[in-house]
Amino acid sequence: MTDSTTAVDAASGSPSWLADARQRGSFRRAVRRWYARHRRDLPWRRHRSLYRVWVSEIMLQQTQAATVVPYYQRFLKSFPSVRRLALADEEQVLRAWEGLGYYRRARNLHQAAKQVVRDLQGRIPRTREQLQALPGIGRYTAAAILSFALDQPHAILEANTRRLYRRLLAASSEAGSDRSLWAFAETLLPRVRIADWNDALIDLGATLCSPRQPQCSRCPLTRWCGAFTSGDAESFGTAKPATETTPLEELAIIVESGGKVLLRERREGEWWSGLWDFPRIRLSDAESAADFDRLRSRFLQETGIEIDTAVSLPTLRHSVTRYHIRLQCLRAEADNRTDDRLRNGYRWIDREQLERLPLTATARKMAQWLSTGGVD
DNA sequence: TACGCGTGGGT
DNA sequence: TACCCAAGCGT
Repeated sequence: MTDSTTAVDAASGSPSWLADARQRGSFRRAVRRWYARHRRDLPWRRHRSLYRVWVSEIMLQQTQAATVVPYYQRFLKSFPSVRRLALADEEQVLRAWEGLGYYRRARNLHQAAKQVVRDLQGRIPRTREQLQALPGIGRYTAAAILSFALDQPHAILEANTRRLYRRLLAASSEAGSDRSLWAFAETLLPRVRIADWNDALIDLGATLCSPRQPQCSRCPLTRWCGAFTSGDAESFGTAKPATETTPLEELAIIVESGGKVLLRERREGEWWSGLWDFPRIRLSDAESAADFDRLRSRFLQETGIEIDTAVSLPTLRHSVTRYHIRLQCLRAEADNRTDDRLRNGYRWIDREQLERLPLTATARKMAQWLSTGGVD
C-alpha cells in the first residue's frame, strides 16, 4: 500500500483507489472478513421475508436498533403477516407502536398493508419502483427490503453508511452530498451476497464508525479512509448545525369522574395524531400554573368541564422537533359528568380502557400514576 | 432543498 | 443537566 491510497481524483471527486478493480476487491474482502467475525445478531436477520424485513425497516427509520428489538418482536406476534396487519384496526396498530415515536410510520405501514392486500392480492412488490409507490417507503427502505429479503443488488444509504462513506471520502457535509454518496455506494456494491454486504456496512458504521470517538484502531478500512489519513476522523462524524430550540410551557390534567377519565384523540395535523391524550393547555408567557382561577377558566374553555380543586403531580419534560416542552401535571375531580357539555372531541373513557388505547408517551406516564395510585 | 415528525439512549 | 443522535419519508 502506498501513501497515495486515499488520494482524491480532482476531476471526479472520488478517491483514486475506487477506479482500480483490484483495490475495490481488496476493500470488499476486508469488509466481509470483518463482518464474518463481528456481525450483530438481530431478530430481523434470522428468518427473512419481505414482510418481516419491511416491518423492521419502517421501525428502524430514525430509531436505534436496540430500541426496535422488543417492538419488532411484539409487533410480529400481533400482526404475523401482511394480511393480518391489513385486517387490524388502526388503533391496535398504534397501540403496538406506542412509545416508538414517529407515528406516521405506523399509519403509513398499515395503509400500505391494506393497499397490498386490496390491490396486489397480498403480494408485496418485488421491485424498487413498486415498493416506493407505497406510503412510507422511500429510496433507502425499498433498497433495504429488496436487498435484505431477496438479495437483490441495491446499494443503500442511511445514517450509518452515510457517516462511514463521509469518512472514507473525507467529505464535509457539503461535499458529501447524498447524490455523491449514493453513487459511491453503488460503485462499491459487489455482485453477490448483497444482504450480507449491506448489513456489514451498516454494522461497521454502527459499531466502529460511530459519530463520536470512532474505533479506528479496530477498523479494517483505515487504509482506504481519508478521514483516518487526515488524522481527524471524529470531525467527519457530525455535520448538522444545531437548530435553535423553543421552550414551551404546557399543562396536563387528569380529570376523573365516577371511574372515568377525560381524554381526547389527537386530530389529523396535530402532533401525535391518532393517539389519545389527557387534556392539555398551552400556557402563554403571562400565564402561571399557580394561578388556579385562570387555569380553571382555560380548562373550561378547552373541555367544557369545570373542576374545583387540583393536586399537583410531577412535571414532565419532553421534546418535539425543535420544541422543548415543560409539562406541568395536575389531577382533579370534575364537578359533573354531563357528556353534552364536552367540547373539542373530549370524551369520558373508562379507566380500564387506558390499557387498550394508544396514548402519547407523556399520557402513558400519567396513566401509570393513575393505575399505581401514586407517583414513582 | 429544508423542515416537521417522537422518543429514548449515550455522553 | 442538556445536549447529540438514530436502518428516512413526505411535502
